[in-house]
Amino acid sequence: MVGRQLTPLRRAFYDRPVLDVALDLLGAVVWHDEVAVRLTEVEAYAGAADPASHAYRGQTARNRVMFGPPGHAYVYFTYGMHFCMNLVCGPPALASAVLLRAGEVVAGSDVAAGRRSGAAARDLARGPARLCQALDIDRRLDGEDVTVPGGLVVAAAAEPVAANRVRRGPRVGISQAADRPWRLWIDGDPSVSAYRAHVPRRRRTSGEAKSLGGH
DNA sequence: TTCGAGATCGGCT
DNA sequence: GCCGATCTCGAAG
Repeated sequence: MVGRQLTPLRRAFYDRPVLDVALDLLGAVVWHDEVAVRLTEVEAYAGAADPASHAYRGQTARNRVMFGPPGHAYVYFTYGMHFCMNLVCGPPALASAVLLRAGEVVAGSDVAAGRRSGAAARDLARGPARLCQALDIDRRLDGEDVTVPGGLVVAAAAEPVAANRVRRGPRVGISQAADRPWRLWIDGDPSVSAYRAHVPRRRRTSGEAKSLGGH
């Protein structure tokens, strides 16, 4: 049982600059409801100072957890069907957080596969929404303290990821400040999600359909 | 293998 | 109303 003996990271661990926390989360293990995921890819969001962050425009009902104490989960709903999970870090006023983008299922893979309708092992938690699905994370866990045993827990890496295996690059799927290299991943790990630059969604409108047809 | 578009709904302007 | 820190499937190369 990989996850049972894991000790949650102390809350003080998260009360540091967001990039430091993101780096230490590589290789850390997220445990929830019989499934454990070893993180292989994360993204840093510098809260109120970051145009790409949900906290950039100030506190709202949705992002209030980001403005609270570090060590708590910020879970939000997006695209009408997906959940994504962040870990709040740093002083509350900064509202910075780390998005958990992908990982490798290290315990409860049968349970995770059931939730992911039999996806391939490497795909079980590859991508932020898939990771939440594999771990059965949704809005119920928004605001959950991950630094205490029970429920949703994040534990330190069994052994630190070698510095020469950590890679940095642009963040994924955002249109603002997309050039900041605040996406961190473990080089060569098969569970790292494929990089896709932000592409504005195309939307069918009557005017567009008309111009496509004739003009 | 790569690309494009649909699904679907809550938050914010 | 508009658009998103996404995923999946089908079509084309």
